[in-house]
Amino acid sequence: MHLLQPATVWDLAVRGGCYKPVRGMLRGHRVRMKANTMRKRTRTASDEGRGASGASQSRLPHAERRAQILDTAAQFFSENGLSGQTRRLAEACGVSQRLLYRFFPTKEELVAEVYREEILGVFKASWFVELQDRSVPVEERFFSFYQEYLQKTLTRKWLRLFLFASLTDGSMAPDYIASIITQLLEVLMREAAHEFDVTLPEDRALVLEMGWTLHGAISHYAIRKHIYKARTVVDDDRIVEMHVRMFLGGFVPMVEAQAAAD
Amino acid sequence: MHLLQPATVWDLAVRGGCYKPVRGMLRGHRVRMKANTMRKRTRTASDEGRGASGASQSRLPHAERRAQILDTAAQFFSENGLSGQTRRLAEACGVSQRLLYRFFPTKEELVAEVYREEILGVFKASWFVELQDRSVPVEERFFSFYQEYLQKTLTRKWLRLFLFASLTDGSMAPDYIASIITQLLEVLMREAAHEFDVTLPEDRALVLEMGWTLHGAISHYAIRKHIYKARTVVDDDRIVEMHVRMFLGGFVPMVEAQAAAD
DNA sequence: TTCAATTGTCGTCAATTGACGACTTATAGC
DNA sequence: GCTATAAGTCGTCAATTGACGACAATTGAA
Repeated sequence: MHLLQPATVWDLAVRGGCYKPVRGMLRGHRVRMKANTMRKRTRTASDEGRGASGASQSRLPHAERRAQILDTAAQFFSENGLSGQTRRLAEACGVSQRLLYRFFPTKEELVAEVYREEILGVFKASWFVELQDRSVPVEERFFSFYQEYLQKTLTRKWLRLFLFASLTDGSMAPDYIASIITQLLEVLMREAAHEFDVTLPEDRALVLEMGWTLHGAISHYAIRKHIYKARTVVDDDRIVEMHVRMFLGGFVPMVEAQAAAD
Repeated sequence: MHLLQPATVWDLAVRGGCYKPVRGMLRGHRVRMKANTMRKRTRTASDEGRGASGASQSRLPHAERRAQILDTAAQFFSENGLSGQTRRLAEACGVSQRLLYRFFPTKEELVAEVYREEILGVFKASWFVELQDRSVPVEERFFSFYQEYLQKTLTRKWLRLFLFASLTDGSMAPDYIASIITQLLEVLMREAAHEFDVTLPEDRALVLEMGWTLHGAISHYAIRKHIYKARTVVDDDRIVEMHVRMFLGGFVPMVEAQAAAD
């Protein structure tokens, strides 16, 4: 299903090359002949036939190849889960499986690197700046922040990777993310409270949970869209507007009710 | 890490039994002797040492064993993902791996059965009855429904199974679930609209999305709690109350804003 | 041109894993 | 007790899969 890969074509062409009988049960072996021309032709043909995703441009410098592998790996693990096979990943990259181990000592390390780049690398400091720009009404600030957040961060790739990582043992510390989101929610709540001129409860955890009312709802929308393949009929921007309005509309009663109960 | 399993003990005791040389490379083989007494002792010892989860009561009737396996499997796959190994599952069940295949033709079929029982089997018709009982205020109805829903349905086991299933290819039709939730949200919205005496927009998809504002936020809370292992400090019931109040507090403005934009 | 460093591949190993044939043992009905 | 039947186990196979040693092809600097 994964298109015709260079490796496949090559395999068909030069099947069974084997330099010498190795220990263990033998197999048929043939002398490897200079197949330079043949290989070149094969390579060219397969290059043309390669799929849209990250296929190789034969002989990349170290850094570039590494970047390409990481990029393809992000896509790959996002779709196939972190237990996706290195052979299939190599196929998707258009390189041999062995080559992966030139860049990463183990598969685990590769996955960890993908996690670092793709999951942790998306948070932007500018969010905090813009969200606190009080020359703009909160509603507008929230709109534009969540529209960007939904579009740029809560992507299929990011969400699936994040969920796969979260599900398969929490060894990948989500503390960093938790910390960022916590700060985000606090800014959110503070700005809303300022706009409506209400005092937030002392209980930080409680304030956070109020913030999650909005953030969680939008995150869940993304999950529905990308994980449960719910067809989303309504426009994303409109969804965001609705959630934000809902939040701001119920903000004062919510805060007062919680403050009273505290 | 998974306690001392019967199989392990047995293995240590009667290592290497082999009835006859089979095709393929041979191995050391020994005559199997009547190890009845020994085996019996081994079995007893291992029974005592078995873990808390579904260990076997040796020689269960078909239906019971099947039920026990399914129960253990639900727990097992929920923790280890649907790609968890049959050997480990058998261990957790306290039976041999081979026995699983007496009940299910393939692992896939076993997983499918778990899905049917554990994921699809939790939805209750009574929800719809109670949610539409207009002798009770909506707020109260919503409270008690979501408190039960969060406690009984959005459990760690259910959520993780559901996410694993959703992530690893959507071949497991979530249509049934989608249909139930859709009905649920429609009831929710209808009841709220009735209480506040407002008219809902024609656009069904839009109305659904409004309902998701509440349902998604609570679902996301459960995900945070069970998947991202966020320590939840605030009491579950209070969380539900907050979300419901938030929703009802912002309900009228939301509906009117959306109706106006329509 | 030459050649050493770099990029890339082949073929294989050992461990894992779903599946199953052949066999053993407990149990219920007589 | 005796036996048929169902419950349960062993050991193995074939396919996968992470990992790697050994070799080959390309490239660019001298």
